[in-house]
Amino acid sequence: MVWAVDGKPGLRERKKQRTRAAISDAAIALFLEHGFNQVSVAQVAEAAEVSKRTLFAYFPTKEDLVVHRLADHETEAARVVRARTPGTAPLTALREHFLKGLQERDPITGLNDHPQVLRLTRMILDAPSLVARMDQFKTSAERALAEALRETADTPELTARFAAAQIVAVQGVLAQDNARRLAHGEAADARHTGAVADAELAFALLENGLRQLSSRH
Amino acid sequence: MVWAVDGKPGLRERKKQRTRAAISDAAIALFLEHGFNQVSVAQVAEAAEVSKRTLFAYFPTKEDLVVHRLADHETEAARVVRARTPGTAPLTALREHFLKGLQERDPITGLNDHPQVLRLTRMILDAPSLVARMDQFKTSAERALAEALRETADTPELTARFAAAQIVAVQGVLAQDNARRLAHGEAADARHTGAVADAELAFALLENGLRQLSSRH
DNA sequence: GTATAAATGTATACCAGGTGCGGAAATATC
DNA sequence: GATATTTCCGCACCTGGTATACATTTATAC
Repeated sequence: MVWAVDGKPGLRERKKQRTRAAISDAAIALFLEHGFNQVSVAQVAEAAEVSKRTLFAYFPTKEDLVVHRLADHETEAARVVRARTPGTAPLTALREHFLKGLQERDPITGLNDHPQVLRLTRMILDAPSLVARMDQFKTSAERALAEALRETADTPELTARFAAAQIVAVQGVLAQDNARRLAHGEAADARHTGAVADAELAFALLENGLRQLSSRH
Repeated sequence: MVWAVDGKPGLRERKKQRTRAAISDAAIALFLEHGFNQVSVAQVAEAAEVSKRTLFAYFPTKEDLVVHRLADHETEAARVVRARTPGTAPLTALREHFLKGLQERDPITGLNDHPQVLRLTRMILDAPSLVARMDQFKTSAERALAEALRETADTPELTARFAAAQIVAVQGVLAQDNARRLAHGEAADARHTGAVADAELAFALLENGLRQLSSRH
């Protein structure tokens, strides 16, 4: 919060950022190597050459050592909706954004098979408390998206929340399915076509509804 | 697991059930009075006249002391889909079931304003770890519902998961909104009409899709 | 009925995540 | 360079949860 007059962050601020990065890096490295539950925060603190008390000053919980890196994605859908070109439907913007994510192998789509990403995914899935945090993530994303829909597409409050809940839930399924397949050995490049088809199906269901379930049988 | 020949549970089994109930009752009572985080498991154990070790033999985590009572609802949607009368669409069965829940003031719909239920709701919402467990609940419900859809409506795997995710998410919004309104003082009877209208809207969105979001603007 | 095997319960000590506190060290400001 | 403010640390402490080793109760076989 304290900047020198020339606009550059002061020594204090720079040091804080370095300490923060050191803690986070040490944590991720240890977690990737030994697993989240197998490493204690005391070990992380020691590796980062920092006291346990200081560690908790930077990251309020052990889980935050991992999930703080994904914090940006919490509002990603909301930002996409807000930043869409006028005249574009929210769902269209979201679909195109997701497809672009697939093409760029954005880890959030589950379609990135770099060994580091795969290891990170596996590490998270192996730690129940981290999975729980990912669920909370979805809740936050839902709220942010609902607000974006209300404000930019003047959708009624409740409708916006229904839509946001559906969209976030479906995107979660898409990402999880891709990640699962890559974890089982499929290559991202080989999976890409299928992932696109699945995403198209998902967004088609969102747009057209589940009538298939209500009338076909 | 051990029954006497006459079919009645043996003394051992009865005693276990009584102990379990005693622990659970003591826990709920203390939690309702002082709040979840304000009561330690040691206090619960003492109130139930049981050792801490025994408490954890019956309930693997502190949160389970509360959520074990809601465990049935985890597979409720799936059961509704499986038990629907032949020829009925899954979504129709689910909508009717939810509307019946509203009419009967089933707490799961959020439309029960008995003081005890309100206090319990508030207590859960005030405890982050319990909210997290409720999220996990939704994940389980999702999986169960997806499987029910696959098996009884021969829906393709991924489609079933999309549908299940949407349905569970939307029902969650409905319940949460009702609960929020009752927590703010609305009476269940006064809220019922609005709750029905909202539910109809929600299921209409599920059936017909979010085209309103993709074409109107 | 009594001996015995199998559950079940207890006490104690322990580990890990997380917090409160008082003081030391570093940084910013004058 | 003196001083005020942050930041950091070491320590003790609390709580959820587990391991061990032992005592008690219940079921069952004789």
